Formats: sequence, C-alpha cells, structure tokens
Amino acid sequence: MNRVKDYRKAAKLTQFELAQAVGVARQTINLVENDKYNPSLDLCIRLAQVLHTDLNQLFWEGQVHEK
Amino acid sequence: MNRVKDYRKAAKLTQFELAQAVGVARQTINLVENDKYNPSLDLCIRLAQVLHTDLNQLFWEGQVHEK
DNA sequence: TACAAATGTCAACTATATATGACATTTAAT
DNA sequence: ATTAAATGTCATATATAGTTGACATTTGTA
Repeated sequence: MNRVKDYRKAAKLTQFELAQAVGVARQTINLVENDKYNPSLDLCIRLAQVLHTDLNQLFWEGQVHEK
Repeated sequence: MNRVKDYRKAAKLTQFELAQAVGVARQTINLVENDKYNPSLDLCIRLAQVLHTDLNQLFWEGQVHEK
C-alpha cells in the first residue's frame, strides 16, 4: 500500500483535483491509490511534487533499506 | 539524469547482469540509464533494492524537497 | 430522508513501457 | 594491433499504463 491517499487528504484535495494538478485522469489517481497498477516514474515524481513530499515517502514505505 | 549508472558501477555490475537481477531486458537498463524513457514504479523499486539504495537516491536527485 | 459530491469500477480505446533480435561502436585487456 | 566484452541503438512486436465516458456506490450534509 502506497501513501498517496494519505498525502492527498492531508492536502485537502479530491482525486479529481489531484488528477488535474498532475495532468492525468481521475481514474488513474483512483487506480494508483488502490494499488491496481504500476504508475510511471514520471507520474510518481509529479505526485510527490504536488503533494510536497518525495518518492520515498509516497512509495518506499516499509522498505527496509538504511543508508 | 538519474543515478542508476553510478550505483550499478559501484556495485560492479554490467547492464546485462543488472537486467537479469531485476528481471528486464538489457536494453531496458540501457534506456533507463540514458533517460530515454520513463520506467514503471515497480522497476524503479526493484532497481533500488538490487542496488542497495532507495527511490530518492536513484531518481529524486536535484529535487528541492525537504521534509 | 433526500440530494450532491466524491469515490469505485467497467469496457473500449490509445499511448508507451518493455521484449527480442540484430548490428555498430566503444572499452579494456592481451 | 587484435580480440572479446560491454555498451549504444534500431526496428518490430506485445503487454500494460493511462484515457474517456458512463454508471453504481459511498459519504457527507441540508
């Protein structure tokens, strides 16, 4: 489970508004939030930018890597 | 420019070996390293795991976000 | 209860990530 | 100077990300 929905709600955006902000369809946001598929890196980066966070926060949750 | 090539060389892997390790074709690694396209999140995550790093290190370089 | 906004989901379509095979060029070692 | 390994790149094919439109369900609010 990624954390897009959490960050979107924290930003008080609807799926539709987030979709517009990153330039994809509303359904695409819905599918990403529900892990129905595998977004492109480009979309991940735009999501992180619009949600004022970064790739690790959104998509690296629970991974055990430490530097 | 992402840093896949830097991390691959640090791990002393060839493009072919890295491709095998993450389960894609060698050409795919080549294209990713040279920013010829837009990999899937899934591939990005496998690259980060195999290269013992994380998404931000590989693909968030130069982005200005701080938590 | 009723209504509207937000969300989930389906089917059909289009764009593009990724595969495969092949070949040219570069790099490194002999 | 040769040779092999590694890399860059092309063309064609396939899988799947992302679109569009539509409708059902949920959630919040009057």
